[in-house]
Amino acid sequence: MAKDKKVAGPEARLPKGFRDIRAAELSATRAMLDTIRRVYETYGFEELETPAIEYTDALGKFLPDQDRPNEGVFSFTDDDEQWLSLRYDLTAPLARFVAENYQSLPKPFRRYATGTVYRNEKPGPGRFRQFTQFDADTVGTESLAADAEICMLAADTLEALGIARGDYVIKVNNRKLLDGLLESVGVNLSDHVARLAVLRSLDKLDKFSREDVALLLGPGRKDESGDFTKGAGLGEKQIAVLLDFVMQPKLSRSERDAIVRTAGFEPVDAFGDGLAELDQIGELVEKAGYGADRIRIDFSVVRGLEYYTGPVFEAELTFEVKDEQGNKVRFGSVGGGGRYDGLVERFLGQKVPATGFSIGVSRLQAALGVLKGSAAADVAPQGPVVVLIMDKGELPRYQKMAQMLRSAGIRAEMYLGTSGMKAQMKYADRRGAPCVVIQGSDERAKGEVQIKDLIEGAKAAAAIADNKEWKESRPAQVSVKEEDLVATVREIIARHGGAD
RNA sequence: GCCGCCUUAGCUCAGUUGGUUAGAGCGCUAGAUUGUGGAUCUAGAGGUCUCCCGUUCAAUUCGGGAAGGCGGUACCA
Repeated sequence: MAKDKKVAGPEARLPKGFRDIRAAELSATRAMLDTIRRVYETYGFEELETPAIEYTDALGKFLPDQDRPNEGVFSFTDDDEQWLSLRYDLTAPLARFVAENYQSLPKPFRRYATGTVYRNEKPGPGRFRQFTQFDADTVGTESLAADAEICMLAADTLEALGIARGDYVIKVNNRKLLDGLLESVGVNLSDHVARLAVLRSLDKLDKFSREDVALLLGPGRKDESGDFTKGAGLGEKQIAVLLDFVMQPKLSRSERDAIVRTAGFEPVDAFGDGLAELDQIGELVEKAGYGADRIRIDFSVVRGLEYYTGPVFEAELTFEVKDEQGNKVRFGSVGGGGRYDGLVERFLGQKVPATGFSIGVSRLQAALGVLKGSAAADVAPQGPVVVLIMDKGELPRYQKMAQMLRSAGIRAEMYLGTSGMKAQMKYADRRGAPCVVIQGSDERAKGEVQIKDLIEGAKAAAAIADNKEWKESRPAQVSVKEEDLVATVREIIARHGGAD
């Protein structure tokens, strides 16, 4: 039998890294999106929707020196043999939109957008190949006030989602500063490979110890499976300065310079510029009332490597939770962003500075689920009232009852299967129905209906062990006149707080 | 991509030092109860023991390879 099934057709299976999402989780997601939207709108951002597919060159993701798109993006060709790709974030499409509509947009242009994005990468726990982001961006100003505001928006949003102050932090750094620091200690910035190797190593400070990161910056490191990661090849003195600097964000301005100088290096201009920008953002948010418990300078934040040009932000959850096995789970980054002054310029040829922030909704939702206890996070929504079929010859009557309930704004359905009453009760139970409507020939003759409160019934049942008694007592079941059907059902739903 | 571990029922897992009919719990279906979801009891369905190749009289068990999963690491625009 099973054999026949197998050869009869394709195997029903979900592509790796993708998920089916059911009603309970979807309603939690929708609530989150509504909350985020509300916060973004109070900041004055306007909504924009762009398609899930863009021309690959608009995303800027062709492999260098090949006419094939970057691995990592899902791509295909259309009938005209043009490369198309699924968007991998919401920022590149925004840049395309702004460039295409530049004349008609108010500047600065401030928009928010939400949608699913796609990445053709190895999935991991909490990491999928399709996930939802929620972005806000300000395009067309180089004012650092825009960056400061983005950080405040991020903090406000996380708190609106129920994350307590202290359970998260918005970390801020500056790419100019990092590049300036590297240049100051003698890293050749035009050597792209070397620069990325160093930045990536520094980015791992939240994951690895100082010693391990030092190995990555220097000769390389062996991971616990025995695999070897090639290092950036820096000298001990360079490594010491980088780590000393990056790991101590609270230093004063002169102390910062001193770390670089005492090792015999001369700070370059970009280093000072980056520091000045950071200080300015720090002052802006602080004067707006956002202290270091919410927004904090952290020199180890690197973020994505391709297009950021100035300040970068990262939203991190700081609480620790244990999973079922008792292992510590850290959620880390649930959002990030930064300034990308070159993205629109790619299309327009003129400089259009921009800054923005993106929340990883799917990841944040997973984290919130653990924070609040998964039971509370995914509450199954209440199902519809189910009208049972006691007499197949009376379908129109039952359909009419369902219709009356619907007209009164109550979600209701007539049982559409063909099984007996027991199976129908089971069905109603599984759907999460608050109550069922029963009318057999006896009730019909009297112009009545039986209404059984399933939620109350389940409670009553707990006290009754004997099946016969349970059946005969018919807990939480009332008989009412047909014309009182709607009122009685409404009362039951209201009692269970399901009047939404 | 690289490294390590894993794969037996829908789920969680026993088990077979290579030998007739491979088990449990949970779940599912049905009956006890011809009009009542729970609980209890009874019965039933459900497995090419992931796949392919090899060793062997004999492989779910041993060897090799593949696929899938988990974890680490790399990448993550």
